[in-house]
Amino acid sequence: MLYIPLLRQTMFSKTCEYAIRAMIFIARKTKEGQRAGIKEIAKGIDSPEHFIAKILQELGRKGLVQSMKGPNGGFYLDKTSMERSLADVVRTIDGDKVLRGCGLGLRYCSETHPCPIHHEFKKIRGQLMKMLENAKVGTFTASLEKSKVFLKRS
Amino acid sequence: MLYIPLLRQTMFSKTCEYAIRAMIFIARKTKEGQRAGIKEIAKGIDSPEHFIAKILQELGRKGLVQSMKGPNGGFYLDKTSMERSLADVVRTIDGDKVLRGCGLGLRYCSETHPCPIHHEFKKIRGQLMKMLENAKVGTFTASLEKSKVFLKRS
DNA sequence: AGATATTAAGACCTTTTTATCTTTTATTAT
DNA sequence: ATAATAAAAGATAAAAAGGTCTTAATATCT
Repeated sequence: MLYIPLLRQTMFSKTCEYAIRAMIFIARKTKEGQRAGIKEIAKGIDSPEHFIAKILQELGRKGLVQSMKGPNGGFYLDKTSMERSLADVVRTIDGDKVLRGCGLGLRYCSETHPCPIHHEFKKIRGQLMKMLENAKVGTFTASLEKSKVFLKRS
Repeated sequence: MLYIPLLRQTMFSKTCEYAIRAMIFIARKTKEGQRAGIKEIAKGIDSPEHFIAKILQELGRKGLVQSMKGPNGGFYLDKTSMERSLADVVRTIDGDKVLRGCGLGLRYCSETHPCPIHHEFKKIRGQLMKMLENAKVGTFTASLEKSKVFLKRS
């Protein structure tokens, strides 16, 4: 008698949540002049090691993160990557449905053919998008150092 | 080489999208003095018949929708149900993570122990919640009749 | 009153997608 | 050469989405 999604619907997929956390973690390390190894990242953001590895591979292919193999290798961000926004990360992993899609999942919902909540929902999406566009991964490093802001569960 | 969720992350689960659409559809029918059968609902909102049936069972158990068996039976909304908000529907199906949870999925994120995007994200969630609280299922019937507003794909 | 047709409720099964783990291969510094 | 590290392939697990079939309730028609 299990009918209903059982309660893990979040704004972003778990994959995407890990991706954002990892990007911020790597940004911090990069600013400290270090590269971040996968094990370190996994511990630092409380994620399964092999899962975040796979996610980072994808982010690497898409050019959002840089890496080097071998001893003292690891992940880091170049100048361009440091300027990426969280919106870029979200779009890379989850696509743009959260940022652009109809709230009721209707494919042909539009200005001229709106679903019942179209106009109200559009405002929210817009604000979410704006917030994510303005949030550059490189800008979270300061707060990580000087405040209580955190990336893991405890 | 399939690494990434690709491309069905939406604000609400599909189950939840169907639930909202169905509630609005049934509200309209009720206002017209009719009950809505499952087949009719499925066609009216473009959903798999047996899937929406299951969702409606759950909504019925939780008291968000009323039903009658037998000839001329079907689903309808009593006065209380007509006043339910979309937030009620979302919480019933998807839980309250979208409305209350941390944007990065961190369980212990809070005011005093905030994640990097906590404060910004909180604003968005608040606006989403407010919008959904204000949207009563009974209030969409007018627009369904007099405008181009729709509930199915085409 | 009893049979029958209609409709929702419920149990259970299958497929697809997301999340996670295991193992092997390719790079690169020392 | 070797040790450390990411890249890659692929298997497994869990959850969401969708489907089949049976049971229970109820109106209507004998």
